[in-house]
Amino acid sequence: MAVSAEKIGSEKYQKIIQAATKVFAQKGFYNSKVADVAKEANVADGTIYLYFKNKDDLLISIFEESIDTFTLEVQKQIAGVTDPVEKLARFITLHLDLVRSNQDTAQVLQIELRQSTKFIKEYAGTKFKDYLNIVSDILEEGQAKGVFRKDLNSAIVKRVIFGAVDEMALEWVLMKKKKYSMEEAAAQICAMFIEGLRVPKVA
Amino acid sequence: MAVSAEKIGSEKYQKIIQAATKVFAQKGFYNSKVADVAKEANVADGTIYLYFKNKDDLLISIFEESIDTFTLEVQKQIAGVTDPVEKLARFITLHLDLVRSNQDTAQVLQIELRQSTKFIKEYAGTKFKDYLNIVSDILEEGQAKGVFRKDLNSAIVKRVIFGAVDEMALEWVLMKKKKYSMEEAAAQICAMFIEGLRVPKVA
Amino acid sequence: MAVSAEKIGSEKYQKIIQAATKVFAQKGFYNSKVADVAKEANVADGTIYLYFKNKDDLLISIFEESIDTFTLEVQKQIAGVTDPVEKLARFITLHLDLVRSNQDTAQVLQIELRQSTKFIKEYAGTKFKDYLNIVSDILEEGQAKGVFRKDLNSAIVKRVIFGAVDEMALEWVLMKKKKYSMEEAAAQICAMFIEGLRVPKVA
Amino acid sequence: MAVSAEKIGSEKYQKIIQAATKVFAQKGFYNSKVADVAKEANVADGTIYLYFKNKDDLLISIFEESIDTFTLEVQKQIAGVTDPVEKLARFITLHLDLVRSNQDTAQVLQIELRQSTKFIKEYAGTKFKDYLNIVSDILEEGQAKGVFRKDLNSAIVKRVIFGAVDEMALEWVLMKKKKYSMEEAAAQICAMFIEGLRVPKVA
DNA sequence: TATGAATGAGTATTCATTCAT
DNA sequence: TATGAATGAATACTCATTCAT
Repeated sequence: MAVSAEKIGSEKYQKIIQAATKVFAQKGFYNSKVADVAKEANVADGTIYLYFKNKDDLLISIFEESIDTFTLEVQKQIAGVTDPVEKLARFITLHLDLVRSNQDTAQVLQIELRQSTKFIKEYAGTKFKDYLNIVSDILEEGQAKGVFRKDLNSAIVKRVIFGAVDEMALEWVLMKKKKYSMEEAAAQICAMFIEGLRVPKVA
Repeated sequence: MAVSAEKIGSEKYQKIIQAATKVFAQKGFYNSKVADVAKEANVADGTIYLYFKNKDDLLISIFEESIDTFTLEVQKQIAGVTDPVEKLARFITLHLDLVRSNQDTAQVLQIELRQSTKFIKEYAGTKFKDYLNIVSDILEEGQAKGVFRKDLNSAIVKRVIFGAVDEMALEWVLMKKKKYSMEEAAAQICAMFIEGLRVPKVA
Repeated sequence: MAVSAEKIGSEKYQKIIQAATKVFAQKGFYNSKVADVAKEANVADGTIYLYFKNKDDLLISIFEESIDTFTLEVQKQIAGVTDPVEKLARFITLHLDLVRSNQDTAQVLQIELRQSTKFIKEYAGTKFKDYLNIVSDILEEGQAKGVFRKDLNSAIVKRVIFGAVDEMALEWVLMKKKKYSMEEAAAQICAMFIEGLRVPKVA
Repeated sequence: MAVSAEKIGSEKYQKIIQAATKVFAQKGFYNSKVADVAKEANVADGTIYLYFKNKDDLLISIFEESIDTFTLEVQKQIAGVTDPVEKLARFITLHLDLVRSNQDTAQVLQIELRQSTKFIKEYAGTKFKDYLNIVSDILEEGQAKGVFRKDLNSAIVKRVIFGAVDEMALEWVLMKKKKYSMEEAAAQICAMFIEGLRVPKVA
């Protein structure tokens, strides 16, 4: 019944995850049938249950697989950077970039994962927090270095930045005719948070 | 078959909307039975279908009812204000405040409504845009008055601000032990956007 | 609860019967809603239950009303006739004629009344038998007078003749483009039964 | 979704058809629950939907299965016969015989299938016509051979004969205490149509 | 491992009927 | 009498999950 760790790396496990991601993104989790996923993955319905406990587990696994990837990728990209401002900019750019490159996954994460209070309440606390904490770590480092204002609560700010970036990404993914590039969006978000909206006082 | 306009104001219509909001917030839309809503509203199952076309219509109606209320309330509160900075601050504070006073509704809007690509795609374009445009109007007014930076695209900024505020609100609603007050959160969001994260340069 | 005899003659009772006949003929008994009948009759749903015990009673009443009319009409038309051959011809012609003039009623009787074993079993025995017996009476009279063959069982023959005429009528009612007139059909049925199919032996 | 041709021959398909025939004959189509059929067939409710599109499809399938059988059987039995009179006699006898041997099926065809104008209108035109045309073919052959009267329209006569035989069969099936044998009925119907009702003129 | 036929619990919706007005 | 809003029992159909092969 329990899915052994070795299965996770197997080719079929990945094929099913990818199929599920595609199907859930297109039709929504509740409107997707396990049979749809099986068909997309070119396996029999029953095969899915050799790799996943149930339909919910499929969704949770997509979440865990991708949030891990996201976290690792971001951590790698900011590893050598010392300037907290540059780190934050890289986070913002990278998150948008990852969303762009994994639109189906992003849609599943952003929309479908929120579908049920159940998932939010159960999973908000684990791997997702690790990802969010990348942002608060940057902030606290910046505050320690005297670059960022100390009167800001990093627990609040991490949420605010994540919310801003993620909403932007969601909008961008769903928008059919792209009215602006993601690079432009990334630059503006950075500017807004780092410089603020106010017209800079001329020295 | 169509639900007449006069029914919308009726006592029973409101009773059902409120019951549905509560039930959907608690158990999620897809995990709620129409019978649950009926029971909560103290009406028979069939009665719901005298006021709503089907279960989906119930969700959509919650959305339309509340987004209208939100829009009107915010517009009223910023009507007399002239300073765009103050206007933006009021929007942020008010949105958080409305969420706090209508937590069930907020949860349904933020979580359940996003559950389905269908709803997002169909409804993102209408009343929701009106609400978002309150923000872009403030921005453009601020840019015209020379208070806000002109290099920022209001179409992007409105999304960023909304995302930030809404994510914050969602987090706050779902958080069981409140680690900070909403007033504090509101103040920090305002600060971040208006002043930026950087330590102010001492003149 | 019981529907008083005086109601039967009332204008509203007749209006409802007519509406039900029309609606049942168009959509079938099981696919018709009591509300449809009410609408067609321009009365409230509840009003129907002042005149009829329930939906079944509506169907049964249509049957009883019309079979009475049919029986009386046929009896009247053959009253003065003495020749059994002529009587039989009149019955055939008249039945087809009555169907033609009351197509909705005929459809309800022929199709809808057969819909349920329940109705058939309960009602085949009563007023319908009176109608069928018109035919067997004619036959027996003919046999007594030496006009019809005595080796035929009138219990069988009455069914055969009724079945033939009624199937014909059903076909004719349902046929959209009439390929032959009802007069022609009536003449041929008479010929068939009275003369037989064989080529008459030339004396 | 579509039921593949190979399923039609399968054991389970036949088991369900038989169960449905029995249940529909007993309680009527509209008063039968799909669950009743499943129970009678000793399968799960859902299994029915692996073999049939929906409840209507079950009724239609009973019709198609049996009308095919009837048509083939009758064609086989009259194949070698040359005398049209004998052919007609065989048709009449055989139809009654088939009804007697398949009373449940016959009841479903005769009563339940007629219940809905929908079925009649959709299906009257196809396989049923093939069956009816057996009769008109016999008639036309008889007319060509100079055995049957040429003044009779075979389109009318086929209906008349079918109606007569079928009504007879229906009556016989529903009759609890059989007042006459089917052989007797068959003989009388043949006599009536072939010789006519009139007392034969003595040469 | 893999299959996919079979299962049967679960539920939105309909509509005949009632009853307070 | 007449109304029509409210009721709630009834049921076709779906689909996640199982298990014999």
